[in-house]
Amino acid sequence: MASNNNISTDHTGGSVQNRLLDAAEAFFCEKGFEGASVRDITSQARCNVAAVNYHFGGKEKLYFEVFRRRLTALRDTRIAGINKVMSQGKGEVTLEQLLRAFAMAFVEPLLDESHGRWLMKLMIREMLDPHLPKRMFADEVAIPTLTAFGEAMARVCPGLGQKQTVMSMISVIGQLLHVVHLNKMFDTEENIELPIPGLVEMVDHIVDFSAAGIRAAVEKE
Amino acid sequence: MASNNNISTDHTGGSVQNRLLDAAEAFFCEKGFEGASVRDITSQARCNVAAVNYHFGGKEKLYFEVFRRRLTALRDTRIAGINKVMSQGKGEVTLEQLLRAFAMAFVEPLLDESHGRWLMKLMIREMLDPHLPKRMFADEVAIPTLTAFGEAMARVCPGLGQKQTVMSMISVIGQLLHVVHLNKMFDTEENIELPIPGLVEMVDHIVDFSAAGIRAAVEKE
DNA sequence: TGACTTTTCAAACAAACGTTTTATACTTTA
DNA sequence: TAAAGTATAAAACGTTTGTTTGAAAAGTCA
Repeated sequence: MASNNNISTDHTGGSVQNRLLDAAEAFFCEKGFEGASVRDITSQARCNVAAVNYHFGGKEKLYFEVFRRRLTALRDTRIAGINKVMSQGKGEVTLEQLLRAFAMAFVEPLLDESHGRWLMKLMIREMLDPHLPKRMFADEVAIPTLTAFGEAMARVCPGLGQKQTVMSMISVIGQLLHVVHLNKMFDTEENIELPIPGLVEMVDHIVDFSAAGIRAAVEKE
Repeated sequence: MASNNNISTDHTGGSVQNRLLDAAEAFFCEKGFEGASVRDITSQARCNVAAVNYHFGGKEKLYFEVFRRRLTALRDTRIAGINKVMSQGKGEVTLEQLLRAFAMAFVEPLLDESHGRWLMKLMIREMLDPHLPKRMFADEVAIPTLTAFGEAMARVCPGLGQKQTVMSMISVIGQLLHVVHLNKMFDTEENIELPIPGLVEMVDHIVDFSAAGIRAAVEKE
């Protein structure tokens, strides 16, 4: 069995466990859980096929560990981004400032060149073919992030009802997710008839677009 | 080889070709292209394993035919929805009317109980693991739909620049896609802390939210 | 050094995959 | 009715899959 000694032999790229986690992340992202073969993963990690079962107890537990590494980091980055803008000055935060801060905190971890670009694909695949405990994503990421964003919205937009707040958050997140998808889709690909705007341009647009939408919702109540 | 005689023997569910297409659509949706086995598909279609190769020339060509059946219908439904609202009365169409018509035309084919609920999953899977000719989705669906929507927007919102039009369409579609996802996600699933609004409620919100956002963009120019 | 544990590896396992082959029924045409 | 053409089916082919096995290598500590 594998011991709890994680210092172990550092041979080009960390321990075998870490090499396996990195290789698994890449292959799970590229091919999905069933599509990524243990032989591909162990080959890229430069170790034997049996290493997955020896160190993690199977393909599925390796998959779980790949996600556990990333999801908490994703949540912390986003909440920190919200808290930062909300604790600046003396609480005089405009709606646009909050929206911009949230947009950046939401989008940036998904576009991070090192691993973030994989995270989005990984999460979409997991939602299509679930292999993790239900509610892991909701409990670890979605609910904490939405709670922090919702509380900030309530402070910045007094007079906006709870239902309107939830729906506005859904609108903002929907726009941001779609922009991330478009950004990935037309990354290296050929240009389309409709010229797709750049990401920063779109974030600017979403901030103004949503601020107007939210203020209209405030006035309606 | 397979003939072009499609009348053939109707034994519980149409010809073998149609039974194969239906079964393939279900399995490709549920498990993806690689995950759906030819044996599963032919078993559900109540025919032999070799039928896929005999009638379609392989698994990949069967996959292509499954999509060809649906994508043109999707495009036609959406464009018809836009044209219908734009040709009513004497061109006096409000922004809210156009947005609501587009929202319904966009969302409804994806929520259709018979096959539409599969279509969304199928398209997401295809984008993750492409097996169709590049640009098939863009040429057959996205560009025609966006063109019709863009022209309608230009008529309803004079003074909105082309770039602002494109960005606003992206905002609207992003919101709609996200709402469809949420609707599918919390379909039969247990409730979450944050109460998710219903779909019609969200469409109402998106119409008002986006109308305000678009009007703000008009005034800025 | 020598006993002991931890790690690595090649080989083999049974199962599932897409496809091909070969043979048998059915339908149409002459 | 005989021949030709089309459709279905069972069996087998060659790969690839995740996992297990048993032995060799590396590391640890007396």
